[in-house]
Amino acid sequence: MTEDLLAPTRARLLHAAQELIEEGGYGAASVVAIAERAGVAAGTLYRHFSSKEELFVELFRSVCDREVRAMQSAAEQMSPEAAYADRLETVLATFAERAMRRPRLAWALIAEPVDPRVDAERLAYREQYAELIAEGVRAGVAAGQLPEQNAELIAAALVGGCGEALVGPLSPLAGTRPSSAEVITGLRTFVRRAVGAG
Amino acid sequence: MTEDLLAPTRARLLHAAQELIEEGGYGAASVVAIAERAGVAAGTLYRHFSSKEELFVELFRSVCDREVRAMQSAAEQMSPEAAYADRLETVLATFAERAMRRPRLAWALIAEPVDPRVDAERLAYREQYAELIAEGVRAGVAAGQLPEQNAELIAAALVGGCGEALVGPLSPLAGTRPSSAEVITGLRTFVRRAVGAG
DNA sequence: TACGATTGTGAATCAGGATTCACGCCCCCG
DNA sequence: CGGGGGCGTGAATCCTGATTCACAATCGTA
Repeated sequence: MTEDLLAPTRARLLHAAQELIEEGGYGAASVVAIAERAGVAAGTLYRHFSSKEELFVELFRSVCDREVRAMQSAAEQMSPEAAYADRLETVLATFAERAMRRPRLAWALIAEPVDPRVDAERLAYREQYAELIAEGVRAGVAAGQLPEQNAELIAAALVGGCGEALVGPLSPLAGTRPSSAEVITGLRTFVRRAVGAG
Repeated sequence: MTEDLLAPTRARLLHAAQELIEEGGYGAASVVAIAERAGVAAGTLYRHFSSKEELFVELFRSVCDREVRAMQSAAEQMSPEAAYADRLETVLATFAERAMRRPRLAWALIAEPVDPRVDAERLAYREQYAELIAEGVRAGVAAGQLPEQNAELIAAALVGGCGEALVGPLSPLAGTRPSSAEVITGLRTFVRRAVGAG
């Protein structure tokens, strides 16, 4: 109903918040900054969201959904007889590529602490990420393509490992920045080996 | 000089801060809370540190130094002819065991965002952690014990992977908590495989 | 013992950021 | 054309937490 009329400003606020988080994390996304970037006054935010937290939760959900969908569809587009190691490689490479394109945002989604309500969302999505990968690992083990292993643990380690390799040493404006391709290649090897597919 | 007389309260403040961070992260370590736990008034903190930030930096340094030393000495205590994969396994197992004993603290040291000045410290120590591991990987490759690989990337992924596997799925009071031994075992396998030592 | 330095106190002050609110504007329905 | 409702404004207000400061208490030393 009113949703359509609401959309423009509402959407602009969400978009502004995402941009700010991408640039400087949650800390940079103050109500005033968000409103300013969206071209409205601070008070306007409260016409569309009951609180800043609510805005964050909504943003969080939409971004995470998009990521999970991207990883899933990457896996689904592979040939049905692709080896499980290849599937896992692809899923995590998708994760990594997308995270790398938006390292600060990725960090905010995966790890950066926030208000408890937003954090609760994170927990749910983190499980989705890890579950997606754990499933692949279990399937690979069941099919005899991968050695026996603690699938949940490995899945967490893979998500964390890729995340750290991406946002950790790279995000601060430290020394030589490896190219994206180089990192992705390295991570593919990492994933393949970590699941025992040499 | 005065250092000796200063020590008691100063040390108590540092200790209190560490405890609070261990329990609830930086957020829980407010000046009032730290002072209260140390059994002094808030203002007293400023007799010993020029700011809260300074206290954090000092705490950060001392804890990180201890960790790095523990990992190093674990490696040094191994027989000189131990395989590099075993060395890496040991170093990371040490890291993991210690992190697991204090997951919240580990998280605070490795990843939790803080004021820029403290964050600068983190950067330095993070490099020490990763460098320690990268060195081992490079040595293993040079000795022909490990396959060719991007040592820095793998080191970061290992630190991140172990960190996530430890604090990520475990710290929130989620479902079934795997035992510490189980996690360490899983991580040893993970490390060994990730560096290509089957 | 008197004095200055060092510590400790905790209420007051400050600062940054979220939230509210009294006030216009405009559009749509009657 | 008049009135109500949704939208936007931005200064005022509130909250939370760091920092200051005027005032003891204590201790070492002259």
